[in-house]
Amino acid sequence: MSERVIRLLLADDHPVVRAGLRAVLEGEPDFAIVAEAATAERAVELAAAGGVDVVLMDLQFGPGSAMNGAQATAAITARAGGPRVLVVTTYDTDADTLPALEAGATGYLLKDAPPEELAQAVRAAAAGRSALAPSVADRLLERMRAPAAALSARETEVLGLVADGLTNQQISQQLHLSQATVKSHLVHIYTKLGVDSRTTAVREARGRGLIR
Amino acid sequence: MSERVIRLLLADDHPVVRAGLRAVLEGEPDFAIVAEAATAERAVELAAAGGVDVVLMDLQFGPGSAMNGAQATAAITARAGGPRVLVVTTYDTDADTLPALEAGATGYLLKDAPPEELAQAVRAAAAGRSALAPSVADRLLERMRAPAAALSARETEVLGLVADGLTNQQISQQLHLSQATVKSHLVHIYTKLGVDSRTTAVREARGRGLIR
DNA sequence: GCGGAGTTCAACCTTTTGATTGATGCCGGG
DNA sequence: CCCGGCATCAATCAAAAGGTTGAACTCCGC
Repeated sequence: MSERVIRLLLADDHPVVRAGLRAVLEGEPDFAIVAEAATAERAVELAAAGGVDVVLMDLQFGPGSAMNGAQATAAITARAGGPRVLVVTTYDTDADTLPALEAGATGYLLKDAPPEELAQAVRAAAAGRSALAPSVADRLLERMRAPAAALSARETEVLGLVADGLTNQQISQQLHLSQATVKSHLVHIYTKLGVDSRTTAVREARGRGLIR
Repeated sequence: MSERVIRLLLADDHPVVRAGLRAVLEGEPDFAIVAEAATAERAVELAAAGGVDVVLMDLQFGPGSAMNGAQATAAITARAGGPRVLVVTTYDTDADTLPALEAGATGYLLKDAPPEELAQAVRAAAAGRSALAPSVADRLLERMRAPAAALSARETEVLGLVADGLTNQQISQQLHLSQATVKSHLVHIYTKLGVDSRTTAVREARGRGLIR
């Protein structure tokens, strides 16, 4: 396994970042960058075409593409025998990391990682091992300890609108509900999160990555 | 002027981005990258030391440094004869661009800009000409047309806390004011923004980039 | 088919908000 | 020097929003 060259696909909408990853990684003798993609869709195409061992995937792809990095990751890992996906992004919040990991990403790194760490992570991913940034690993473990008070879909929806600053009435209109129902959802949210007001609920949910 | 090599300083906390900028720019024969800075403070130091014509400045510098890119830009452009500052960032909101431009940045580019555009912008900056990304230029012109209902410093402060979901009472405590004063500020904010509730005020201000 | 979780709603009460009116002191430009 | 904008506060009041309690109904798993 280790005598083979690791073939890489760079997926990022920023030319500068692609060039940076290329510059940092092509110095490694056992790496070969075989393709680049500026959109998530293109990344999925190229990954499906084969000939790639590890995809370095950004999460944000600008307003140009309808698909985000997490969706692309899911599409790539869905088919068996496909490449591993290593997420490399700027953002370090639960709301970003969790969907990506659930989508099947083998690793999750931050763009401020030193080049050496990046190379190590790529080798780990190629070998099927996980590679998580320390901060991500920390929060993942923390999450295992806490029961992860999951909100229902409806509750998350309501809380998302609360986070946007909407009033109960505005929420009720947007969701075609009565205010009573919205309030009821909020009560359940409060008890689940262990808070007692909308603002603290939003804070708490943001902290836990339940909303973005 | 044009026979001279343009000496560049790269200021960005991400090693990958620095490598990317270096890869993209050092291909140009009239560019020479003479230094890199991983923090805003270091960028100010290096710029003050001289020998630099253009600084490529990021705005976000991670939790490590107390100074942000806009502050560093102000510090660099404050001294006469210093280098030009060209802001190169991911973020494209008024709340980011305006402080940077006010701080004396010669140009403002987005990281998704094609390499060629980047090189052009560096040459423009070296010659003292401005270089703005199209989207930034658009919004700048739009701002000139609109009366630009500027909020006072205090009003912006209050509105920021409103945006965080605080009640008038909490705001009054945090700012050591009476609730009456907070309400008074809010009334002024509403009339200036042409709205009549806190949530719409937050929306409007977000849209205009008055708060982030 | 019982029980629990999720979704929906009503009635009730408290807190917050926004409108209004009015007042004081400070500062800077005409 | 006076005026206007800014920041500060007071008092009052009606309307809106928020939070609590209680209660149906559905769906799903055991």
